[in-house]
Amino acid sequence: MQIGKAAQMSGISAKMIRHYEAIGLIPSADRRDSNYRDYSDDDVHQLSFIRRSRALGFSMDEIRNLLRLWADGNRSSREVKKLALGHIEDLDSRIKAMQDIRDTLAKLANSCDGNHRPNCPIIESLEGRA
Amino acid sequence: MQIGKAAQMSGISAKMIRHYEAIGLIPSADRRDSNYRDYSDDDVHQLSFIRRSRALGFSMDEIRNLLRLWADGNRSSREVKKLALGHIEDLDSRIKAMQDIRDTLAKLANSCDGNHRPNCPIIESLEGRA
DNA sequence: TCTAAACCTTCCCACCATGGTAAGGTCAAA
DNA sequence: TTTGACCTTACCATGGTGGGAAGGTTTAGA
Repeated sequence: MQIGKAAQMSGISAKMIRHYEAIGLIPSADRRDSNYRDYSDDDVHQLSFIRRSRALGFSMDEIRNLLRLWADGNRSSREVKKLALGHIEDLDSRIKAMQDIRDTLAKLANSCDGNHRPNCPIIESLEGRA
Repeated sequence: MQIGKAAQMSGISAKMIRHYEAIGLIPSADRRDSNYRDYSDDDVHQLSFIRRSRALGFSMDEIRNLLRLWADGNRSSREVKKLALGHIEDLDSRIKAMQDIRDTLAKLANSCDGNHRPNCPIIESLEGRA
């Protein structure tokens, strides 16, 4: 099938499919005489795997590893789990960082009257006066 | 003072100070005869304001507004608070999205034995088989 | 007074994942 | 044969930041 169909079936845009090929995340697609890329159901399956991995927030490097593990019949689930746990740790620290920011800001907003007067603890805090 | 000193005092790199000037976030700095940029304590104060705003996750556009409100003696704290609350909403939805991903992944990891065998619900889920 | 170091200037390139657009080739159906 | 839907490559943009090159300025010390 052509790239448009593969894009539609996998949920990855044609643009990104070409990009993934360019950066070596997936192998170069077969070509027809017309020079059009040609995809199999297996290719689409792989693209869908990538889409789901992205949806779970895995980085390109992590996805590279996941693809390798997926293809490796001798993989240990230990290795997969380790990768996932590492990603969870990463998520946790990012969530915590955002949560901290959120809470700081919420406290400031809470102490701001929000009326017609200019006095505002939010501005004061950004100013360094608070 | 020169840009290096202003960078050191404000915590914004010289690189970024020039960038902020280029995109119009801050006004063009004064220039000496040597064409070197010249900064005042007030300029540094403004840069610090930007640094603190960035630390709270505000976008460039939001910071543009914050700077305007900061400079506006006739601002209403209502407007500042509205901006902050909007940002908090944004943070909340991003936190929730990450949290959802995190929980999904944690469930998968939890059901993965993590041993020497290849069977792994994480891979299966990414594959679309689960 | 000369020189070297430390500063500054502008300009271009890179990241990452993604989208847009333009100029042109291919193919199938009407 | 024309039309329109598809494909190709190549370039540009995003946002926030850093790196580096090539060259000008200033300052401190020998």
